[in-house]
Amino acid sequence: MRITTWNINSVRLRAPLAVQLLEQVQPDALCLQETKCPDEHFPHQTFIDAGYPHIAIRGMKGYNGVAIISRLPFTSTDSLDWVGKQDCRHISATFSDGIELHNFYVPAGGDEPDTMKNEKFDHKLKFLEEMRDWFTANRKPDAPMVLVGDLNIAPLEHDVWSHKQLLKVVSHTPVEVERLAAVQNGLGWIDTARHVTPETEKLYTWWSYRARDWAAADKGRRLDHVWVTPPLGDKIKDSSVLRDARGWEKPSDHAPVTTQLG
DNA sequence: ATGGTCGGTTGCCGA
Repeated sequence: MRITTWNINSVRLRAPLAVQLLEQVQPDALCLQETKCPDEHFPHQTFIDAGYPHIAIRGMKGYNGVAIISRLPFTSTDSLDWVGKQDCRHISATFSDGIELHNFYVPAGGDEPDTMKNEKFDHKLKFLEEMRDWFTANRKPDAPMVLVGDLNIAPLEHDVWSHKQLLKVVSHTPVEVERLAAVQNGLGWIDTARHVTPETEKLYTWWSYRARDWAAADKGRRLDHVWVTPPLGDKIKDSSVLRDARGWEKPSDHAPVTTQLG
């Protein structure tokens, strides 16, 4: 099974790029974040025509929004609310082989890494706490699961262009990294990208729109992740970032990440 | 130290 995750930053604007991605990578399932699209306006037919007729969506006007677009049928789908908000940040689907796929868009958290001054940062930390609590309360480590998404945290030193310069920048602060580690340790999730690429090697999935030349500056962060539970650990065959996609015409600021299982 | 660019609930907010 091949799974791709991509923060598309508007599915209506970039549906043609998503089709290009499907043709190039040929995943079994594509998980999108920041679709920014109410369900009634989702471009279903574009994906059906591309050979991906199984679609689970949870979107709203203007903000957030997630989708799972699949070549394979689902046996069930679900969407959960987090931190008491109906803000379309999670969708899940189960496949006939029993694998349960969870797609998340974790809150970005604003600019100031101080919960007293910035309620968005508080929301982000609470969201991560609820993720840990939900999985530990409702699922066991021996369940075959995949967790993907824009987690908006670059946990490791070489997940950012400068560890030192980003220690106080939201996405790489110690408190967020610790909360994300708590989610990961809850069920013993395996970070598939770092299973394949050593921790000493720089690895990014996001580059700001604000850079004059994003590729030359290469001031990236690894915000997008694919995790699997222990039963799927020895099925990890590959993990790759499609950096080229960041250089496409009218790109998303995130690049797609693909993990090959089995 | 600051500002830089995107997308959509556009002349602002969130990222």
